[in-house]
Amino acid sequence: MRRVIFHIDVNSAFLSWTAVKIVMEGGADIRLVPSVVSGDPNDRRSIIAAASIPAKKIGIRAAMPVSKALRIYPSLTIVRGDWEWYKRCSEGFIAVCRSYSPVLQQFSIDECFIDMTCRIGGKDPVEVATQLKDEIRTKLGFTVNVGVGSNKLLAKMASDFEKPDKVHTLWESEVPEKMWPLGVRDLLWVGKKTEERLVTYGIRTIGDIAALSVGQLSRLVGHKYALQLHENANGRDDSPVETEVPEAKSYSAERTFAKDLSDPKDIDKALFNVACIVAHRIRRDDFRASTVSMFVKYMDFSVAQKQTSLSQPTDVTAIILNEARRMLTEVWDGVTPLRQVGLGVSKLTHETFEQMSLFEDPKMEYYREWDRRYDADRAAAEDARLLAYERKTPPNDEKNGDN
DNA sequence: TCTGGGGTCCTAGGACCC
DNA sequence: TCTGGGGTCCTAGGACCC
Repeated sequence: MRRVIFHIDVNSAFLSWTAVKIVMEGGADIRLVPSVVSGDPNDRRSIIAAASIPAKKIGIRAAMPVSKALRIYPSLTIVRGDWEWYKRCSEGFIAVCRSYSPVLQQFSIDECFIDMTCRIGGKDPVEVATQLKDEIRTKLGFTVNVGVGSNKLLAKMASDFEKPDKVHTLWESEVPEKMWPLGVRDLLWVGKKTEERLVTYGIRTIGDIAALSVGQLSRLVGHKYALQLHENANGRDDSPVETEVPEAKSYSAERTFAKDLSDPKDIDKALFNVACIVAHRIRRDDFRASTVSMFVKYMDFSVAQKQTSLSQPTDVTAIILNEARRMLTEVWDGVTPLRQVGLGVSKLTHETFEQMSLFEDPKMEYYREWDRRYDADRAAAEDARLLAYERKTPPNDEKNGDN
């Protein structure tokens, strides 16, 4: 049986979802004017998370600094993102997709794959995909692209064709015609660096990659990566639609300063903040971490990082923070201005077994109590925020549909 | 008035063990 | 005296994704 995979991708997700909210509240539709969603619009270090189609037409792109976009178009509409709202929109989106097939893999907040192989019957996949796309638009108020193909790679590539509100197919038989003429950068997993490398050797299109042998490709990129690129450029991908949500392998948090900072007190404050956030997350998810890493980013964007293994896994903020502080002194001279500081944990386990130590820090009980209070405060703040949202009409409320 | 934040995976070299 | 080779773990760094 021919596999039939859909990839569903919300068009300019954060922008569309923000527009739905504003329209619901009686405001103008920001999708119709040059507009962007960003972090704090007053922070010049903010970058654009999503841009409307009119904004894209005048050269404004996601990941562009807000300040640069304002130079292109000074009367740009800038809206601050609302993560809680996006999560709700995402849930509505996933629910509709899941009603078409339970074999669903959420790829990000605004993208998913569904395996339609056993659902399509004698129907035309394009008709079914169109129905799904239209149902989302009618019920939820935003548009999606649906890519239809015989594997995940092809479905994802297809959903990236012309936007918005479109269905495209990319069957294996269509690969030479629809995929090979595209630039190498359009192939999934080919980023800026690989593009530069490939172009240096005259490899410009996906078809050029497909024509190379794995051996030739291996001389340009790493071996595993060469295998992957070779398969993908030929339209092959046998990875299944994974319905299990994988467990987290690492957690991290970072802070970029409004101005580059060199006062150790300021740096330590930021380190303290990110340590609290990361440690809270691992406790929330019932993890302990054996590796702590930290990094600093300088004004020129170069990064210095350190990581260290703990003698036993921990979820105690103070232990994580102390390791990070120690590494900071190894990695930073205490003088050079820093742009960003970050902290991460990895080598996670759910194991709660604790080795008895004769040298256990006598302050440990105090540390744990501090963490318990911190967690309780965060939980209370979270509840308050969610409560505020209960009063808002969710986008998938029936009374918003069919109009 | 340039460039956020949160992830995953891979590679390479050194330490250490058998 | 000479000096192989496999395996694993660790750290650093870099690529990619949204």
